[in-house]
Amino acid sequence: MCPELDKPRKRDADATRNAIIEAAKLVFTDKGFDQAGTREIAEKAGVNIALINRYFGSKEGLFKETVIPALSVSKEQLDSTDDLAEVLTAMLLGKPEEIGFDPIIAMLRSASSETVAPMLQDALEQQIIQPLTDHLDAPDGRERASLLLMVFYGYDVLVRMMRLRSSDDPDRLALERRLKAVFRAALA
Amino acid sequence: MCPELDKPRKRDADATRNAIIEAAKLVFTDKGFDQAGTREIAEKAGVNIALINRYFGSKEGLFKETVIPALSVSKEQLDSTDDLAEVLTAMLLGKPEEIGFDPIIAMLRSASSETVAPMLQDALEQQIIQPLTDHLDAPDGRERASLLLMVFYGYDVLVRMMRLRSSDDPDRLALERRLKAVFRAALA
DNA sequence: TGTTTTAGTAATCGAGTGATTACATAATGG
DNA sequence: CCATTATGTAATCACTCGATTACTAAAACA
Repeated sequence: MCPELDKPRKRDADATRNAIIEAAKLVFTDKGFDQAGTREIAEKAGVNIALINRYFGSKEGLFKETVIPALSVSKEQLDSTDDLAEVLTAMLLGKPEEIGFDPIIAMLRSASSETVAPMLQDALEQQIIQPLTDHLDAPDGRERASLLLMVFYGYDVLVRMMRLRSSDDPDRLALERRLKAVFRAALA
Repeated sequence: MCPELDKPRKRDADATRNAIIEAAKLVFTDKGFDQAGTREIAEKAGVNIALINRYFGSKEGLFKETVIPALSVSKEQLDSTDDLAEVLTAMLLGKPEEIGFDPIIAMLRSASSETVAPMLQDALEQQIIQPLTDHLDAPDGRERASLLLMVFYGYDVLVRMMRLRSSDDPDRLALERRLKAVFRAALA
């Protein structure tokens, strides 16, 4: 009855901006900055491509308004966990195939991009490493924090390269046990 | 006296092929498959771009002839090391700013490329994980091997994101000590 | 020497990217 | 109700990428 005719988009600047932001979060998380295309983001948002540049200036600007501000390890989060290794392991192994918005994954998958690398360096240092270091409150705190992130990232990439993902994998338990031990070694 | 006039390249198919291969190894190691440009490889090899496709069919073919065959962890290498954690730590921390050809780094930095990901999966499994697993010869051998690679990769990326590189860094020793502990935890 | 084959070059193609333009029209305010 | 502004659209620009083409000329061979 109601054929899908190209009705022009309802005119609502705020809604449009938001639609773009939500779509961008997903695509940046899934593919990282370089591999994320503005056309894909626009399509997923149901929006004309030109609007990305109208509202955010550039793809880089969009990244800066979506991923960067969301990058954080809050003091409250940290203080409420008694066993950091346990939490980190659960975070990694609990991730479903299709992640929603995960700023840390988005950061790591965008790390190799020359365009956003500088801003990511700063954000990583100030919004992640520093809070983690403070929380650990130990000698070599910075090194411990760094190692946690290394394992985190390595897991993300390796899991995507290997079959390792299936949740019915019988080796899953073994991996979980070992992963926890590795995190503990980075922390202890 | 001898102005750099565009003398046509000496006609030597083998030498040309080799020049391309050597240049490709360096560029693939430095940037990974996606970020490596054929024009850059050709220029570094001192060769016309068309020759890459003449001799290797495609950029993908070039990758398959340079990086893939070099991916290996030989049984001899493994058997001659008594402390694997020590060796791995030295490998990571010993890398200079500018690496020559390092097939494992090239693999990891190319892992996110859709084009070469399938062949990298196979090579990783058969030429790296499997030998490592065999060598470890322990329960959960595969998981241990995987974790080693995770730390390896995480280090590569994080070091590039953070300032961590300078060899006169006083925190270097702390990192070395901890990194070794992490490897041990993955192995033990 | 003359012919065929091989190696190398210059120019360009076609597809993809982010970004910009000129324009259409809905919403707003007098 | 009309003029102005804000919002959305279609077309296209400028650039980069890997790849291909048509051509030149050196080398190999008869």
